[in-house]
Amino acid sequence: MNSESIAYSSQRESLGILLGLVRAEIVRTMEAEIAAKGLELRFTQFLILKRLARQGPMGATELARSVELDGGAMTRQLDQLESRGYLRRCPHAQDRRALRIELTDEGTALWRQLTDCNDRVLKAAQRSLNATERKQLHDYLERVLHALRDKD
Amino acid sequence: MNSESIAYSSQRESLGILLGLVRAEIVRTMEAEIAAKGLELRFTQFLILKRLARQGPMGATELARSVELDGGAMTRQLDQLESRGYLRRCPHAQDRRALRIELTDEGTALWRQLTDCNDRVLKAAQRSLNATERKQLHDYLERVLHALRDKD
DNA sequence: CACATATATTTGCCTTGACAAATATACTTC
DNA sequence: GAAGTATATTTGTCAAGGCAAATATATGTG
Repeated sequence: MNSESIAYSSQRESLGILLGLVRAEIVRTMEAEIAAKGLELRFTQFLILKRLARQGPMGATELARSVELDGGAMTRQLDQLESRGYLRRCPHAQDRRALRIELTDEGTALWRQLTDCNDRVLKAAQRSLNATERKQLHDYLERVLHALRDKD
Repeated sequence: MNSESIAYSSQRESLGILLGLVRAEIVRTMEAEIAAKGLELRFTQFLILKRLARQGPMGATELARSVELDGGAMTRQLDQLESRGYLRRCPHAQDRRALRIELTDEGTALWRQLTDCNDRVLKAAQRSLNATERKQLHDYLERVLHALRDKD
């Protein structure tokens, strides 16, 4: 193997792949943390609860978009989480098409347990980055996101 | 809404969500670019071809791990890509369990078309980052990946 | 107001991928 | 080299998610 092909094969992962790898690892780690607490929740459900806990009640579509989930898939996740008693579908005051999805007390209590998993995973993930680097990583990712979304 | 709750609700996306959003956007953009060329390929298949084109022939398991795909799912993707003539399953010289998966000429030709998509999407994604920032983003992501994989 | 268009949610259908079991082969140890 | 263990690939099964159609309601226009 000559130096050129060495350089070639050791080429860095492109952004697309790398993001996928990191995300998959975060999902795995988070689900392991959750399971270790004896809780039965997939990452998607974790995200839904997190979003509701942090942002408060909102509609299904907004919720779906915020966790990058299809509307149909969201309906089914809500079915599950509602049947387990973690959230409620309330009618929206102004818009009779829409829902106002809110955590129940049980859901809020569950989130309190999950906070712990959340913190541990984020801490583990970022442990090799200092405060400045964490900010930068965040900032860069948001800039990439906007660059792709606003394709002028 | 008081100032505290404002600060709370404008809290930054956590890494898990943000990575998912960015990745989803990259997948969408790439698939749109591919479709715009009249090609029929999902992002996963794109990744498989890319990996083979860049790293050369390799086994199915290694390929699967490199694109973060389950082994079973890989078998089916290989079925498809092989039936469409883009790659070949050759027997591995030393290990009779394993495969040596390699691109056909047609596969290589296809990749030449895809390079274009690849470049355009990466360029678009990173357009608001300068050279240093791109390197940092890459570096940070790899550090996060390793931090999660080698849990001390 | 009537009509056309847009949005929120649900449901059906289908594809993709995860997980586990089966099979074949390699490696390790006694 | 026989037995046990580990790895590569394939296949079956199932759940999750994407897409499109259906329904209900909202909004904008003449």
